[in-house]
Formats: sequence, structure tokens, C-alpha cells
Amino acid sequence: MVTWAVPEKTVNLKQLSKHLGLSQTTVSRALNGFPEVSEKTRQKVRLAADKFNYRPSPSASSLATGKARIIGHVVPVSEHRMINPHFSDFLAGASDAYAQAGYDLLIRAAQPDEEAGIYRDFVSRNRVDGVVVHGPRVNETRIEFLQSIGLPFVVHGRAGGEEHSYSWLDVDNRSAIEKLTNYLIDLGHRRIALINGLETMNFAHRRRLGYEAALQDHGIDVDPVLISSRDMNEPYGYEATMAKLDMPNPPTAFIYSSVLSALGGMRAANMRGLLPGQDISLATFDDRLSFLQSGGGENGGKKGGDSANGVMGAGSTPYMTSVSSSIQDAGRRVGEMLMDQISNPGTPPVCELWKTDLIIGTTTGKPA
Amino acid sequence: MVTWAVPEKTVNLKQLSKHLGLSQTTVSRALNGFPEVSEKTRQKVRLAADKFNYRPSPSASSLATGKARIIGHVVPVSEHRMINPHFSDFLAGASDAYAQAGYDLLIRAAQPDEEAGIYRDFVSRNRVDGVVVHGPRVNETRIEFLQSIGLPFVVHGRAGGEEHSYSWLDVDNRSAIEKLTNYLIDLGHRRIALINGLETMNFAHRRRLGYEAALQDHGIDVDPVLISSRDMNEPYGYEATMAKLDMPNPPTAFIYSSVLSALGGMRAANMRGLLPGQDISLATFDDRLSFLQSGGGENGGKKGGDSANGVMGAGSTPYMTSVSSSIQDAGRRVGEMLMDQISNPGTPPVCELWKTDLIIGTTTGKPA
DNA sequence: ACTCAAATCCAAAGCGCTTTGGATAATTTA
DNA sequence: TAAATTATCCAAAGCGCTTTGGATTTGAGT
Repeated sequence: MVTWAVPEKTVNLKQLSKHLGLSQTTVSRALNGFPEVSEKTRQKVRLAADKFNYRPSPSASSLATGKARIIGHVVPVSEHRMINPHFSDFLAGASDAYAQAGYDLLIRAAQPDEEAGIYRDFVSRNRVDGVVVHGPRVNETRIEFLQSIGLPFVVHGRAGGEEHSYSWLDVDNRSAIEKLTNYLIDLGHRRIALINGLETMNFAHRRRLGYEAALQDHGIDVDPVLISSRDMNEPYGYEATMAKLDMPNPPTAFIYSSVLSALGGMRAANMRGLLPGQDISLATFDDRLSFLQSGGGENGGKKGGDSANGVMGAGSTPYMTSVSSSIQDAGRRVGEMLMDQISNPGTPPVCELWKTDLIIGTTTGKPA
Repeated sequence: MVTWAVPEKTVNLKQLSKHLGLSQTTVSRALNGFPEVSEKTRQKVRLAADKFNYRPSPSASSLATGKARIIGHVVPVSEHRMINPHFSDFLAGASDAYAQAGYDLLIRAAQPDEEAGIYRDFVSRNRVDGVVVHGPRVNETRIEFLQSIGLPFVVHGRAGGEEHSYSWLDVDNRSAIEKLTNYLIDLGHRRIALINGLETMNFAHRRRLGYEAALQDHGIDVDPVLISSRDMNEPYGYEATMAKLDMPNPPTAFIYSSVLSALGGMRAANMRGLLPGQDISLATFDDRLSFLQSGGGENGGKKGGDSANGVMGAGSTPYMTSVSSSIQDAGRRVGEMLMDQISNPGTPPVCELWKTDLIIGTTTGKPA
């Protein structure tokens, strides 16, 4: 445990400089690492600063510099009024990056019609230095708007259209699902269901394209009844799976866009007495949400590429077959990209497309 | 969609007051609802303010007033480096309350040894006006510390010891699990496993007490091998359940402290070919995490007491037997309590103990 | 020793808001 | 109508920091 010591009185810059017999200018410069101050006085100042427990006031320095050292996240409050676990894992990564660099993380919940006002609010009085754009849609309007008001931003995901005019980080959703679909086709499956997210979302749209591409490559017709598109959660996965199992010519394999709906799919299979991997094949896109990870989240590598041990793996054996990419690592990286952009304005946009790992678990097999 | 209109130049107070031919004082007072300004000039000012798109600078007003209009959440970064879904649902509720009242939500991730420093940082230069204390432990040191530095706070949960010296909101964990245990005993179960959270956490400690009380009331010995205590996630639920099923005299019923581990429990049952409700009984404490809720989170009522339709209910039929209370509603209420405390300093602490609903699902039944 | 440049340091002017302590104009009261 | 309120409004002083434009000191160069 740490020193929950007696709270010292905290001093401000004026008091501190008086104690030191220096001007505020010098003290400020010493602490902020300016070259105009000699090394020995810098040391003296640093010592005194933490002896007197000096901390600069964020509002004062923000007012003076015009920089807030805060990054904003506008979380879309859908009708479902929820921050889903994907989002929170993303935040975990991002906040970690911010903490390293001395930034704070500000969250504002917004209904779709409030977003513009919030961004404008953010920029006009610089409450934040930049924002992360979450959940880009197929027709995305925020990007252009943010460019027009000049608020630095990084998109988690991408919009369609012009992709090099702004910074983004995305998973290669299309090829990920294509890979997964191909795997199932190679196993012998011909009727494969896609339990997708809302296809107004860009990521879901791209995943569908990957799915369709794989089928078409193998001369399999795309059957619309095998595809669902909704906000991803457990009950949706359950209901969609049940419904498809009840069809006259039911699918032999299911692909889920999220582990959340995959959980519902597993429940449905269970309910029907179907053993995954044997009677039915289940596969999912896996964001490596921490609450499903047995590794304890100690996924060391930066992009977390190698240490993946599979969704819901017990010990070292992966359970579900999946294509996976850590959304937490994505959050960290997006945070870094945004901070870079803030501190080096005018640099060209950075775009990163992350590959996914195909992990073979025990929930897939040849069709029954 | 809203007006993603052309970004107007934004003016500051000085410019606005010049346009109006009034002093900054009057304009400021008009906008902040002070009585010293006549109603007609107030109108005029309001009109001009949003015609010129005026928004006060948060840093400036924060500097002048000493109030940040920000509420801090220090999220403990365990070794598992995760923001779990419980936490994010809580945030969803809280941020909603803040948005109503014009507060912002600031998140700082902290390792245990950094917390003191962060709180001190928060208060010394008022970066935030108050904080929410998450995950109180059995021996909680933060409360005393926060009292000593005079930073307003509300605890989500409680510590032991003196309970009336600070504000908190807690679920009645003890009676909740007692209720659930009693229900299982009444069904005929004698060997009931408790897959608990980390018992250094206050809530988990209290839940265990409830469990033990119910057993002892019925003259059943508490068997320590039936109890697990760990950070709650899916793989833990799976592993603990598997391990207990492998015991010589295995339990016939399981109580999970979280739906996350309950999911793992269901997977284990499935893996063993045991049908919940038939061959084995599974029950859980349910925080009504939104991603497991079929109701779409439209749980209208303030405390969300009545509209509970059960964890993972499909349609209107609850699936798992549970005791439940909405953590999102808790977040909202905690936020309100904290804002009240901030705007009315000196009022006595407020403590709320929320009851839980017992919801009978299909995963419990008489012992096989 | 003398000049000039480099190294240090400082006083003071903001940043954009709130708020104190008056001033002025409008209204009432005597 | 003069005096006393009361209703409006304002100038200016902070809040705590950064930063500009100089002043002063030091050290090197000749």
C-alpha cells in the first residue's frame, strides 16, 4: 500500500516561486523543461516543487495554453442506452495510453441528434484537444464535420469513400470474415448463417462483403434468409440462431459478428441439444473482450497478435473457432495516434489496417 | 439528422458583450440566471448568445469559480487490466445523469498504488468536483483519505465499519444471496456451490455471509470446498464449475456472483451434458448488464425494479434464476447523489440500500 | 581589459470567465 | 417635489498559469 499520507497544503506557482526566490517565469519554465533555465536551478525547482506538493492547475494552464490535455469520447447512446463491453474494452486500452502521456479521458453520452452540438462545444471552447470517433456508419457524416471545425480526431474503424484524408485504425473485417467463411466451406459446409451486427455500421457491412465473397468464390449462392443484422447482444444471438434452426433447410454452420451474440448462439445450440463442433459449427469474430479471456488479459505484445489463446479458452486450449483481434490494443493504438496528431499538427493522416488471427477451436467441424 | 451546419466562428464573452452594448458583468449574470438583470435584457442576451454561438470556456469559468463541472471515476486497473462490463454499465447510467445536469465524466485508470496520488491531484487543483469510489474492499482505506482531503465522493457499495459518515449506495448483497440460497434449499438442495467474486471485495464478502446464513438456518454445514473466490469472468466460472463437478461429492446447485462467471458455468454444464434446471441447478446474481438483456435496456422505472425480465430472457421469459438489481440504475443514482452533494455541501450523508428481485427462471429445479 | 554573444532570469501582459463594490437610472414614498 | 429605495448596469480585480520582450549576468574571444 501507498502513503495515504496527511494531505499537505498545496501551493500555487506564485507561492512556490516566492519560496524559491525566483520568478514565476523561471519556475514555470524549469518545470516544463524549457532550455532557458540552467540545470542546477531546474533541480532546485523540481525539489521544491514536490516538497511543497506543487501541481499546476489544469484549468489555469489550459486557459493559458489553449490545450486541455483531455481527449473526448462521444459514446452514442442508442435506443438501447448502453455502453457495450466492446466499447469498454476499447476504453481500457485508450485510457492506458492516455495515462502514460498525462492525458485525461472525458466521456460524453450523446443521442444521435446531439452529436454535432457536442463536437462543436468541444472545439469552440477547447474542452478537449481531440476526439475518437466510434462506430462509423456506412454513410458517415461526422468525419466531414470534424474536419470542417478543425478538431483533431481518429476514427476507430473507417467510413466508406475517401479513406486517406483522415486517420483511422480498423480491423480488416472483410478478409477476416472471408477467412472464417472459407474455413467453414473447406470443412464442407454449404449453408452458413451470418449473425451480423447492424449493417448500417461500416464494420458489419464489410463483414458481410467478406462473407459473400467467400461464398461466391466457391459458387455458393448467398441466401438472404441465412443473414441477420441487428445490434449485437446475447438474446439476439439466441433468437436468431433459434429461428434459423427452425427453418426448413437449416444452416449447418453459424458465424457471429460478436462473441456476445455467439454466447446466445451457444445457448441456443445447447437448448436444442446440439453439440458445437459435432452437430453444428459455431464460429465468431472475437474482439478478445477481457471478461471472456482466461489469459488474464496479460496479453503482452503490443498488437497482441501472438499471445491470443482464443475466446473462452480454459487454460491454453481455445474453445470457439474465431478470427480475433484485440480491441483493447486497438484502443491503445488509437489513443496514441490521436495524441501524436495533437502534438504534431499538420502531419499527414495515419491509417492502419490490422489483420486478424484465425484460431481453430472445438466448436467447428465437418457438417453432420 | 441534425444540422451539421457550417461551423460558425465562436465568440467570447467580451465580444458578445460588445455586440450587445452591455458589460461583461451583465451578460455573464444574464446567462447565469442572476436576479440583478432585468428580464428583457436577459432575453436579448440569450438571443444574441445563441445567435453568435457563444459558449463559455470551461477552463476559464472553472478557473474563476473553482468548480470544474467534472466528476471523476478512478477505475482500478487490476493485474487483469480491464474495465469489466459491470463497470461500463454503471458508467452508462452515471453519464446519463451527468449529461442531464451539464457535468462531464472523467476517467482515470489507476493501479492500486497510484490512487492516492490521483485523488490528491484531483482535489489540489480541482480537476474534478467529486469522485465515485468503485469496488470498496473489506478493509477500505480510500474513504478516510477522501474525507481528510475534503473531496466530495459517493461510494458504490460500502465499506465495513462506520457506515453513516459518508454517502453510499449499495445493493443488499447479503440478503440477496441469502434469498437465493434459501430458494435452492427449499427446492431440496443440500450441496450448493458458491462461485463468488474476490472476497477481499466488500460485496463478495457480504454475499458469502448471506450464503452461510441461509445454510446455517437450515442446519447445513458450510463446506469450504464448495466455495470459490476469484475475479469474476467467464473462464473462471467454467473452470470452477468443472472442478466442483469433478469432486467426489459434487454440488447439485451453483450460485454465481456474476452473470459473467455464470456464463462459464453454463458452458461447463453443457460440456458435461447436464441440462440446467433438470440435472443441475444454476442461479446467479444479476446486475442486468445490458448486453444480456433482451428488453433492449428500455427499463423505464427509476430504480428499474419492476421491469426486470430476467437475465438472457428471450422475449418475456426469464432464463436464469437470479436475484437482480440494475447496476445501470445504480450508476445513475450514485451520480445524482454525488451532484447533490457537490451543489449542497454540508448536507448529511445519504445512504441507500437497494433490495433485489428474485426471479425464477428455468435453470433451477429439484435436485436430480 | 573590452566587446559581444550566450546564458539566465524577470516583470508584466494576457487567456476568458466570475464577482465585488459601486455608480446610475427608475420608481416609490413622504 | 425632494428623499429614499430599488432596479439595472458597469469597471476592475482577480483565478493560476504561460509567454513575450527585456534586463542582467556570465563567459569567451581578441
